[in-house]
Amino acid sequence: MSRKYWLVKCEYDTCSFEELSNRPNGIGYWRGVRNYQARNFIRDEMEEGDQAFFYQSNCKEPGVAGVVDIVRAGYPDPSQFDDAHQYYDEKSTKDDPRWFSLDVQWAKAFEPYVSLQDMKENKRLKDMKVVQKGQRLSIQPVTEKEFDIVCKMGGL
DNA sequence: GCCAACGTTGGC
DNA sequence: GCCAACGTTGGC
Repeated sequence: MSRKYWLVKCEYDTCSFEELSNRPNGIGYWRGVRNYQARNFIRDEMEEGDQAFFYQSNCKEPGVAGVVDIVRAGYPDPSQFDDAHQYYDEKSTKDDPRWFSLDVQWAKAFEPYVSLQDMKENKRLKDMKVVQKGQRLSIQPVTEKEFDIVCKMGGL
């Protein structure tokens, strides 16, 4: 079992990388992923010990701010059972949960920040999912090679 | 704020 | 099971 690599997206306004670093132990919880492809990655493939890029979307300069460790993955997303929650799913049951969550821990910040534009301009990253047009998936697998390249761009 | 790309829903 | 309509994502 070798370590896997991911890219996890978050809207900048909801959870910036800086905000994550200020939390107790730098731990953040992913809730509300309601896409089946992303769900399958979280439930079936993501494991404790994997690493991920923390990608910020919906902001002036979208891109990767740094690296997080996956500290827990593939457990049922609590928000689906809470009928007061915006992510409540009435069709999901505790015996057969439909949606899953992951927890991440702040690991290392990039310096410099690696913007989407930077990644698009790097020919060696042309097959990376996040640079493809129309790619909206919030949880994406990243190859080891892509992980190394982007880490170098981010000064690690 | 616009709009292209994509996923989901639901009628048939 | 097709596909049009609709909703959402997310870069620009």
